[in-house]
Amino acid sequence: MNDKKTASKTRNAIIETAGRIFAEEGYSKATVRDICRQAGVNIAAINYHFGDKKGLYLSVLKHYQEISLKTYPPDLGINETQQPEEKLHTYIRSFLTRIMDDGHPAWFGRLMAREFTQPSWALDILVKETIRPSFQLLTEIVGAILGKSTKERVVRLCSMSIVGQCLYFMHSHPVITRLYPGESFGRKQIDELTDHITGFSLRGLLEGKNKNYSEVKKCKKR
Amino acid sequence: MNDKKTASKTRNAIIETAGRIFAEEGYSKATVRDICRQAGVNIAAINYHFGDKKGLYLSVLKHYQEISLKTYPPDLGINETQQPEEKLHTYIRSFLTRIMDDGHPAWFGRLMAREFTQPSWALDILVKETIRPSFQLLTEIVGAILGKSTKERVVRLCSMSIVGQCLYFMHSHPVITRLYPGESFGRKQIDELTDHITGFSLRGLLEGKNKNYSEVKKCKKR
Amino acid sequence: MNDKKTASKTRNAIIETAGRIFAEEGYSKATVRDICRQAGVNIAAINYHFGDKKGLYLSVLKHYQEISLKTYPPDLGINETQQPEEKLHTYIRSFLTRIMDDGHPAWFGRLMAREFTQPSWALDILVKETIRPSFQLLTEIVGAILGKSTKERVVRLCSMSIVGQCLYFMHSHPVITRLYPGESFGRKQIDELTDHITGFSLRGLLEGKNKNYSEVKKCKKR
Amino acid sequence: MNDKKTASKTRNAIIETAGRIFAEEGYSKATVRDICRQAGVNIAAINYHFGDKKGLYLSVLKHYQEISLKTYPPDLGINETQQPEEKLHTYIRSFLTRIMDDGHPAWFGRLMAREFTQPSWALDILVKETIRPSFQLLTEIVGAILGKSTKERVVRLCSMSIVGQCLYFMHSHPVITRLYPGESFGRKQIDELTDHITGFSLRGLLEGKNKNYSEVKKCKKR
DNA sequence: CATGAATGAGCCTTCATTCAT
DNA sequence: CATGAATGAAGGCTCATTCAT
Repeated sequence: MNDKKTASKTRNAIIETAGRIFAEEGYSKATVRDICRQAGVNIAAINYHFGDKKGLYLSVLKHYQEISLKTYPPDLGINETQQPEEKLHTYIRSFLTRIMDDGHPAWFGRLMAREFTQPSWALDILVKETIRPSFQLLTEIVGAILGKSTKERVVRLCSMSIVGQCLYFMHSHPVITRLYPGESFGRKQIDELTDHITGFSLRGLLEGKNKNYSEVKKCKKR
Repeated sequence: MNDKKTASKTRNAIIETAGRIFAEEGYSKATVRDICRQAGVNIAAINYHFGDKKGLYLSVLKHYQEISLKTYPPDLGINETQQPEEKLHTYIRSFLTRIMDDGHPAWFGRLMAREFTQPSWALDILVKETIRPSFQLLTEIVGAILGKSTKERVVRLCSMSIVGQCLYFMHSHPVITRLYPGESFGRKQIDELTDHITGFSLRGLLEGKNKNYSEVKKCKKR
Repeated sequence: MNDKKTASKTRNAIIETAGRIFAEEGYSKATVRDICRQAGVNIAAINYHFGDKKGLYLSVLKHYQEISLKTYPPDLGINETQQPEEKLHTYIRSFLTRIMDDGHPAWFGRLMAREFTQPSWALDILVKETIRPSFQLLTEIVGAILGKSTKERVVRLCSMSIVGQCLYFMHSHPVITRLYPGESFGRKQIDELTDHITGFSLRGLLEGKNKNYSEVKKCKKR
Repeated sequence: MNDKKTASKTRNAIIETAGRIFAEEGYSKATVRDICRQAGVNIAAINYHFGDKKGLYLSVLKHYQEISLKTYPPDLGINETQQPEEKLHTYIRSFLTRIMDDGHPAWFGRLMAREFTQPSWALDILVKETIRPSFQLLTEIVGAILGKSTKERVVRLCSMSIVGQCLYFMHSHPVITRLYPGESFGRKQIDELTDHITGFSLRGLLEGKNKNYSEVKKCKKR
């Protein structure tokens, strides 16, 4: 495996094309032949630059992970002077943008989505370098909103509830377009979603805090 | 394509094994050779019973869809005497159980998860016969909770927020086990999750109702 | 191999259908599954009635050979009172009709055409039971026209010239329709061809008789 | 489909072997596995060089067509100073040689024979590039012999009579060797056949010209 | 560095055939 | 006699990979 980040023209062309095709077709359906043909390079170049198909996939993943982290760091726009609620709003916007924006980050989102349902060795890297730091930041924000006395488990579950809402639009995109054919996800919809998820989640977090449904139920029965 | 539901031993063995392997490997990585070997039948049996690999996949999907719908109908345990909030609680429990319970329904969940990120012609069938009816029921419950005057779009977004939370545990299962190695999803955890998601969502729904974040923000700033 | 000529309904249906399909598709491209499906019988019937595909093919060939010989015997319409020239005319008409007429004999002609270019063990039977007697009759007619003193080899070559003309329309049918798209071979064209071939051949036979081209050439040069 | 005429060793070996096997077995019975084994190359080479079996067949056909046309052009040895009768003699010799000579042209003849009875898309190419030009030349010669006032249809039928005689030895080769086991077709026999067919045909053409059999019959009856 | 050519493994599919009822 | 189910062999094709230049 060649880890040199040399700005080789061939190497770049392959990475670029492979990113698109892996995102479109998935790892196993994508063929190195197709990638090379579309990239306009010889088929043996993959072996030379990346060792094999797996090596290419790894390189592509790391490349877009890097770009994604640079373009949309988890703490994008967040600063310490903000209220936790504002931080959450910023976090969600950043999260959604990273997932759904056009261009490379969107490819990266697609690649990640595939890794979720078809985890490979690559998922370990993604979890370590991208997912865990991001989730860590979220739990801190949620923790701050819920208050220090909140149990870690509650923080975790609430964080998952927030992430789940965001990811829904990444994972279930094909379903959503089938359920609601007119639906699309441009800049405007991202804004709308950001506001909706933030609002929904803040209410979910703020009121009752560590009351779960069982307790709510009891209250209601009264 | 042989649509007969004949209880052929060979046919059943194939469906059984194929379901597991498709769920484990995905459609393109799964090989009919492997399926047949593990099912202990001759490879030509697939052609005889299902026409081809696609036909087998379709049959597997329909088979488990049927079982899943029979075992966990969307309206499982819901009756008209319940309050909407109770209905939601029941709905979420049923949803989570269907997704995460051990055995066949779990395979079906895995198969669906794959269809989400790698939609094929099969997704159209799933949306029509399984997903849309289920989502329709949820929007009705959410609509009842939010009140009749609520805009359709708000109902839709809130429903998605709820579904998103539930699906997170289906889609992101490999991630969760990597983030929190000890985590598991047995009966007990499903109960916990059901209560959490219901509580979180009811608060998200009840308070402020059609107020979105922008308005919340303004309120806060005051 | 079951040689019983029992008028089994199943057996007849298979023979009938197989004849058409073998003629249309050729032996190797024709499949027993297709034959059985179109004949409306179970696939195992072929094994039962004919042993295997080869046995079926042989039975079909013999069946149509029999019909063909009964419908158009080589000496059809020829009687001893006719002049040899008239006999030739009758022979050619019979030959062309057998080859190009619609219905079963035409299928048989197609099957024979295939055997010519893709000879199998079946060709030996055809040569023995159908082709040789027919060719024998022709050589007798040609011999009578050429005179008793003609060398056997000359008779043979002339007979081949006549047969060659007739077969051309069997073998080269696909080519003729491509060269002359309007061309068709109905009853009327068979009459025309019969007259043409007979005239052409009689002139070829009668004049100069055993003079071959080399001698003609010498004559011409004088 | 790779149309490059690169003199690749592998590519040549495949063409060579495939020509023989296609001629021997026919398109559908010939297997790419067998061709590759006999050619001593890997099976994937066919995909690389010719795309698929169809592409290989086309390439084989075009290759031998090219060789055949180069070695035995339709107008081989014909020059404008010749009398039409001499042209016909030359044409027939060339035709027979092309069909029956040992080596590649003979394979090509066998391949063409198969296309005649089992026409595929390849026949269209053969008709366009090989058959039609050749037939066109023959009709011109025949037309010159018959005279300008002769109807086009008579010219056509007479040309077919000549072609039919020549092709007989291509198509019916397996039959001839069964009828007359001693028969062979070497250089000497080709000479003999050329003289016979030319003489037979010239007589068929010259005498009576546009008289058909019906008229001949009437004459005779007088 | 880059290339066209070649490889071997493996995939899906189809076939004629046979088994058990 | 007849059937649906099952079998094993083989076919065409595609893939990632490597070789020799």
